Amino acid sequence: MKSVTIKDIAKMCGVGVSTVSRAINDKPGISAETKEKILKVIEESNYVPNNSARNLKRSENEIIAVLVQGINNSFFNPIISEFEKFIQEKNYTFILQQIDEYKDEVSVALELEKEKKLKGIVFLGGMFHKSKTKLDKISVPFVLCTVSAPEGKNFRGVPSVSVDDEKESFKIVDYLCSLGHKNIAIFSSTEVDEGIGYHRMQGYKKALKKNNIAYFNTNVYNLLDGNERYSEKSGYITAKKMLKSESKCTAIFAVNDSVAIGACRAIYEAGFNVPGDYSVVGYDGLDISRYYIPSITTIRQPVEEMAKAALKILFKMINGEESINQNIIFPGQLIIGESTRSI
Amino acid sequence: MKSVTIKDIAKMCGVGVSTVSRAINDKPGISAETKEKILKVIEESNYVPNNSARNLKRSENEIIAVLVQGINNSFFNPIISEFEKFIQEKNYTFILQQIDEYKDEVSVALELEKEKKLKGIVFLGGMFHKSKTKLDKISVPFVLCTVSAPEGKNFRGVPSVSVDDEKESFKIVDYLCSLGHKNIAIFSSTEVDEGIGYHRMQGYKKALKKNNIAYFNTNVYNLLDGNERYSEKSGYITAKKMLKSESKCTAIFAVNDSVAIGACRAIYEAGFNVPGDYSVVGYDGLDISRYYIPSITTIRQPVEEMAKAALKILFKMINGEESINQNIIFPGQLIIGESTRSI
DNA sequence: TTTTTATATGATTTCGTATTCATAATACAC
DNA sequence: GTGTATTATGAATACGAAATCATATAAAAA
Repeated sequence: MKSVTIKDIAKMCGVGVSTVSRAINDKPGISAETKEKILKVIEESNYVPNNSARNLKRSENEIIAVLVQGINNSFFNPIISEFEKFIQEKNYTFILQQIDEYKDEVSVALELEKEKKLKGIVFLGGMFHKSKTKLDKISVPFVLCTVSAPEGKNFRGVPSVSVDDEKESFKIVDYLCSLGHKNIAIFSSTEVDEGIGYHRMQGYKKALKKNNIAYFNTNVYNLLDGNERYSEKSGYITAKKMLKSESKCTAIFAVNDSVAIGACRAIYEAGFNVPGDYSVVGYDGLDISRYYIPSITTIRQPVEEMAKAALKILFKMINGEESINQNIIFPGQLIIGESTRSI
Repeated sequence: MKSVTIKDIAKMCGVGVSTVSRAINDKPGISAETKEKILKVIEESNYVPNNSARNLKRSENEIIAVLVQGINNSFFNPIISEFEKFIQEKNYTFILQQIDEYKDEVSVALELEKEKKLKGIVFLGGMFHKSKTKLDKISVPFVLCTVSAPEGKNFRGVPSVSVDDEKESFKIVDYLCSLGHKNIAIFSSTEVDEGIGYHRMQGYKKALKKNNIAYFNTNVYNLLDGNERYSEKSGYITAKKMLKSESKCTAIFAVNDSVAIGACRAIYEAGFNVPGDYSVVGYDGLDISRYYIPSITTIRQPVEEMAKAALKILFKMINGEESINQNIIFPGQLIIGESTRSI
């Protein structure tokens, strides 16, 4: 069952292979009629050019890799979906790879880049706090999505698309304060330097400060480790821990909606009520946060737009069109749900 | 910035390219010391063999494609994640492609197969009801995951991994009956022949029959079309429709958990209570169904196991190890939550 | 020692396509 | 009508690795 090659087509048409090649690739130097004839024969013989041979000759693959930390995180769903559609549309091959949290993202990227001759890379999420390898070792275009480029020197000039986590966190915690909450717990990952956790914590601190509320270490609850970190389970367990302690908190800022929902469950099981006894806010603006009862007060991230923007930057870089170093900050939107109340 | 090739390595080692090739690919006909020396040089020069060239020579790619209908569906998350891990582990390239509902899945697969020289295909979800092209045109190994192979002749002998949707649906609807419900609405997709919708509907009908309950067309509610079909929104809108009608239903069998949760929201907004006024059951056993308040009575599908089983079958076929035509049926598990009560 | 066999190795060919180069055919300018 | 530019085309080569083939060397058998 050997497949038909360009040679076969050439023979069938009574022309040379280069002529066939010209027809396939819309190259000049071929008459309209010859081209038409060839294309017709190709159509009929259902010939498809061998990708490996093409790529070998062109010394590049039309592959864009998306490296993501935790496919399971449903926040990424619409983003990945958008990536897939867009990349497919541009006739690139879309490959998806998870990166374990403890791995050096950059070296994974480097290896992949060489092995697969990538055209571009999107980092989706990720923290880079453990990446010893510097991003500038990557020689193909890449962009960070949903990760604001930290100030560290490893990230200088790295194109990225994100919302301003610190600002948005500030916004939502400030909103809690405006409702009269003075004891606000934060459920996050507290490791220094970790992208999301760090920025959201900063926003939290700033909001407290602005509202003249003292910051207490004891109000900071660290989520589970590893893949479960941002899950309902993580929020559930962390809230249980909090409820068992003699915390005086009246509100919880959860690092994302899933964690918030998990927390709500723990509160419910402890015989309390949201927002009656505890106000709970999330982050991300997942679909579920709208339909959950009570609907979750959250920060909506414009995920589809962000995904599109990231790929636009990437394609521009691939085409060498414009200056790199674009850092697009999208505005988040405070969505006031039923999970918060004034006290 | 041209990359180092096998020739360069050969030159650096003072040997021929074939010797280098032998060293790389663990082929016989090379002395241990030469091999060691070469591998060392390769290590140092961080040479990576060009994939296209390899694949061209071997006339095959180490690619496994996963074709999925609706990446957005969070039911697929853990499955895709599992696929990715497993495929990566076996040193294959993992490519993911969405298939629009209105497209012929099989022709998409065929095109991809030829273009990319795939090693195998997994169909995740999907309905095939609009695929005119027959599955047996696909010449690489493939397997259906979470789709029970329908009886139609197009599917004869097609390996698949699934739960028995009809049986499990029967189970959960029968459970509703056992609680005393006699008017049970079903929220599903009613198009004839559509995989999931069809089987779950059959189970629903059988359960009614067993419990001597008449089947009424009016209790069947069709979900939204297209990508939103299995979403919370779909359940929400459908439930609104039902509540506006003078339906006497006391229970709802939603085609999946997301739809169930959407329905709960509509019930809540109408001033009713789950399970007080309506019992609601879902399907799939998503994480959220455990944490939702009330937790959702559902059928849990063992998704990780199913994913692993599907790939095992696929790899066996790829290695030509065993007889094909395996249809593995996993048992679902009825999880009784708080969203149902006896009346 | 001579012949046979096994082993290690390099030169060469091959995979299927794109591209470069050379050439034939045609159109255009003078 | 001769010379030049233009267009259409096929032959030959390159891409990088793997496999085939031929050969040199060493080891074993005669």
